[in-house]
Amino acid sequence: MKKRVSIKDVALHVGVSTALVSYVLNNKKEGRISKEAAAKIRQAAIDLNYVPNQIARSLKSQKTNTIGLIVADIANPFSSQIARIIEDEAQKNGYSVIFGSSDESADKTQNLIFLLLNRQVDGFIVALPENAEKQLNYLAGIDIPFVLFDRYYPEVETNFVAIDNYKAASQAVQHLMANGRKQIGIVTYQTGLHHLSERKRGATDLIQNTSLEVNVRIDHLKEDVDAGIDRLLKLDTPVDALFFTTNLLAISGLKYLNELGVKVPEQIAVVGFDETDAFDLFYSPVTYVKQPMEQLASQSLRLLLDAIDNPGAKQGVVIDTELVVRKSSVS
Amino acid sequence: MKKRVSIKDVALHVGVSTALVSYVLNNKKEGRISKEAAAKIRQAAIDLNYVPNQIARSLKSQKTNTIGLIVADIANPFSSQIARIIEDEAQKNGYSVIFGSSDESADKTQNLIFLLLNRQVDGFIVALPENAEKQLNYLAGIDIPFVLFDRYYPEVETNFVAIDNYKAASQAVQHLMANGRKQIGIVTYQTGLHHLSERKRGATDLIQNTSLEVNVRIDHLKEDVDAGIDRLLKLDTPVDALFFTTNLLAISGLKYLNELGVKVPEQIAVVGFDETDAFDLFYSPVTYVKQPMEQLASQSLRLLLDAIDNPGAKQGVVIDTELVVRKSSVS
DNA sequence: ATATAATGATTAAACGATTAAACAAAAATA
DNA sequence: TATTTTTGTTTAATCGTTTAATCATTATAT
Repeated sequence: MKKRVSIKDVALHVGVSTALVSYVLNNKKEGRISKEAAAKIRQAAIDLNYVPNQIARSLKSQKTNTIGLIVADIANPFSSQIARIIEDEAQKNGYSVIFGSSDESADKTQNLIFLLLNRQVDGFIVALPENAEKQLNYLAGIDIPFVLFDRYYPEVETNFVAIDNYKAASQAVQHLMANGRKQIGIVTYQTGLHHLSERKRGATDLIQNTSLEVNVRIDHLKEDVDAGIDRLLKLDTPVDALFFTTNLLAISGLKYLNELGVKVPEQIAVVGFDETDAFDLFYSPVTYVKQPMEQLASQSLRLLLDAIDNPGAKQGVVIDTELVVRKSSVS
Repeated sequence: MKKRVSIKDVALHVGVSTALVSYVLNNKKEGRISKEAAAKIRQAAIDLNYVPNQIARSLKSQKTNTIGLIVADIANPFSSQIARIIEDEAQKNGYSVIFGSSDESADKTQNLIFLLLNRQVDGFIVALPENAEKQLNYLAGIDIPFVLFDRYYPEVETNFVAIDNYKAASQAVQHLMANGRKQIGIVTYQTGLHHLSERKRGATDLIQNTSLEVNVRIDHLKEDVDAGIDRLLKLDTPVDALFFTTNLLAISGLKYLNELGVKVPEQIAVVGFDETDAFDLFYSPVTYVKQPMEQLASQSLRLLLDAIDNPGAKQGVVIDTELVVRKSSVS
């Protein structure tokens, strides 16, 4: 690879000091630089194909204009949609994004934090996995700006952006009840993650019957969903509705209902969480809780940029969701 | 934010030179450093919470251990799945990934190239949009390692990784023919993108009837798909099968077939491209061309790392796809 | 006892940019 | 004309690391 062109090469080419080149290319010292010199320097920069070295600039300025984004899995549409919006917003503000997937593991999260730290990111947007209090404390301890995204720890004072999971689940169940469903099953993950606990609580506070809960182990997704649905269908009074607290659970559950030949919504009404093409293609388009992705992502970035400029104050944002009602839940 | 701890702080704390600290922490000069000094330095690094500054290191070493990934849209599952695999492989090799979405625009691609270049990435993996010859030449001209991914320009000698699009489409159509379909419609984008042209060519070489083609404008997706399907259904001999050359086209098309109440596969057999949950949830699980994501991504990274180590040689890799046959195409 | 080798550490330059401070030359003011 | 101001530019330090070159010591060989 050819040696990259530095400010020194430009200076040498024109016959001036590197300082002058820097001043010109950064439009500093306006009016104190001769038009001829400025013109020659700009031309030389173009001719030589000069590209400023952000690395050197960062070293000097102690700012990389880079943010670290830690999501559960960038391959998951929820994460990647968020990533896309953050990318755009970041770019508008002169920032780049380095991302990492934690796979819901606290250890991987810690590794990513180290990795991003030694790349000197100016701040983090993090969706923390379960049992990551240590990582949270670490971040808080080194006093670097960060925003908790999607999941947060209400007992710790941090910047965070999240939806009102309790309300979202509550609305979903109320909707099912309003449509005459009496036995509403809830399919969720067996996890201590705050956001999922809230979804569960939002639903069960209305249902008050623990035998209608299915708690799926994350590493036995299909198995536990199928078994759970089997159980709910064989109750003395079988369920007439299912509320799935995540995307993946809903898709897995709907596949199984298809296999069983259960009719939606005639036999079972269904409400899912998050938007996905799959919900549209189902023969009864699926009612779902819609998260305001734009807001979630852009608010996260805004809070982070605020925190970078002003490390003191902590802000929390809770955003409402929308229940998109379609055929799968009304009969 | 607290000042970050540098090697200098560690040196000062122990009472040695920064050089010695560097040697110890990098395990250089093995055996030529006293055990006591080494131990004290390592301890101090831990006590002070020292994190090496990759920016400074990069400046010195002229290597950032960062690669730039330019995809069409990170929010698109194809891109994000690829990104995830590249992320993992990159991390194993000590690299980080900075990504950008081009939105199929050559200008945005150029901007991303500049942005990533001044962040001094060691190389690029790029899915080029249409009419991006200029960007391709630019990359080749500045002599930076890069790998074209998914789309490539056969007339230019570069590193590339792609699937055999012609063969993939050909297999899909042959499969439909083998199942007795006589009038096979093909729904594709109106574009000069090489990979899509190849898919189209693979299909039309077997079909030989231009009235069975639907060329959708990318910015009028739903509109053109719907109109195209309408037309194909009203032909004197209406189509009895549809081959969609992309994921989004297939999903849009299937939604419309649902609206029309057209039965799949009884009336129309369907083959799609790429894997998606939506295909599973359709009442007749959809037959599709499966791209080997793992291979695509990891080969791209391998080629790039090869190119970084050895900028001379150019490699091209073409990978075969697999047709996953399900209910939507067999009657 | 002296020259040589091995050990353990330091010095200083470099990477590419920024920027306060210094400087020379020209222009304005006294 | 002498002095001050303004203008245009350069000098040099700095950011945090790496690393070749160098320098003391101490150990070993002659």
